[in-house]
Amino acid sequence: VNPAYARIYAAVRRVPRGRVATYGQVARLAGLPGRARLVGRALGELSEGAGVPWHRVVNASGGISPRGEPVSTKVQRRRLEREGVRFTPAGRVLMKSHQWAVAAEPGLESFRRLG
DNA sequence: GCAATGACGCTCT
DNA sequence: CAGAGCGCCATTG
Repeated sequence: VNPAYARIYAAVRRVPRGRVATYGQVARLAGLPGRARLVGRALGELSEGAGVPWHRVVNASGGISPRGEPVSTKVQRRRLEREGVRFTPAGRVLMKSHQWAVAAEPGLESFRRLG
């Protein structure tokens, strides 16, 4: 359908279990900077059996973006908690400790210092 | 073609 | 921390 979707799904699949990424973060990783909305749309077109961990994507403030079926936001939260993700009393993910820090390949620099 | 509508984000009040 | 404003863009009517 939309070739960009494939890139988006690929990016989401990279998010490790127990960590979360923001829509904007995913967009950038997919090579589509500034198109966070497109990420949301892409996830919406997704089907359960696609093997894409859509629940690991939250908005920039760590909240679970509301959508048509209110129940889906509950499902998302439950799945995240099952992976060990903690929430603030306000119902937002503790981004400081769970946001996925893209493992920007350490690079030889940092290894050189260790040895 | 134009206007409205979003699983969004960043800046500035 | 909550809003408002504005940017972004594929879809839909």
